[in-house]
Amino acid sequence: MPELPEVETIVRELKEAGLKGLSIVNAVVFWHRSIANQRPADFCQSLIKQNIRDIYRRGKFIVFLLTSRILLVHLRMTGKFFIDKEEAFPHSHERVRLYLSDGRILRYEDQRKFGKWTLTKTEEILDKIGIEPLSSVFTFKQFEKILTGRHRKIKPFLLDQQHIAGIGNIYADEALWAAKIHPKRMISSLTIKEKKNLHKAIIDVLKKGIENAGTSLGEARANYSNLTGGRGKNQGTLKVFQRHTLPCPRCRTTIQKSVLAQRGTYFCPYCQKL
DNA sequence: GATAATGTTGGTCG
DNA sequence: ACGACCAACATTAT
Repeated sequence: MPELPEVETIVRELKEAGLKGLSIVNAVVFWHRSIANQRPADFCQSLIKQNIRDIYRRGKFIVFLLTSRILLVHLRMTGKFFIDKEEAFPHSHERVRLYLSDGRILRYEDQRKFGKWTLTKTEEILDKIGIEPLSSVFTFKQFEKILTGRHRKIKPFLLDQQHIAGIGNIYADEALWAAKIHPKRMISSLTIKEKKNLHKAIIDVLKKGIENAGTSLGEARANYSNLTGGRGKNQGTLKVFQRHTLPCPRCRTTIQKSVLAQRGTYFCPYCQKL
């Protein structure tokens, strides 16, 4: 659910909320498997007295840079953060809670329990993921370099975090539509022009997602919402994602849905030919 | 009530 | 190297 634009939005909100510079006074874990690499008791103990020196995004990870540790939070499908001023009975989906030095409480809810918190001392995990698509190093030249020699369909490649960080199912489909490339096209078959279009489309689609504060599909609780429970506005701008049976905004051909890499995949069969 | 599908990722197996 | 499949889960739609 949260892809790069959603995670970026959350990180910005965490910063705006003034969490930087606060210390962690106490930590409580309600679901032990939300903690990836250690026992909850050790995890909590290690967090106490740590100062939040910085908060930033890397791929789909939220990174809390602490005094002597790095706290990585991956929201996976349904992870969400909330900030409360008052102690309250934990919500049924609440998995972790951090008590902060100014009296506020950072609460983490995760309906499907796929999200993971990792407390480490090194950047090892972050070093394993691919290039940041909105950074200045993601030039067309770099993009081309990443693509060369790969025998693979383009969509599964875009979803692979090892190569480019932060693209998920929604933005992959949207970028491919914008670049007029069929999701099943083999990378080796792409022309220079198509690669150029795709490079630009990836950046455009992600930037627009951030400008619109993320994509919130449907009405269900599980769907993405920000720190204050507010919804993103990007869903209104989607061209193909979950729009099967609707006309393509470019050519009016009916959008099709198929399954690729076990993910629902939406495309225009006319604009995006195989 | 059963079944399929849901935006993520990691592992296994061929 | 890559893809197909499953697993981790809870909820909603059909």
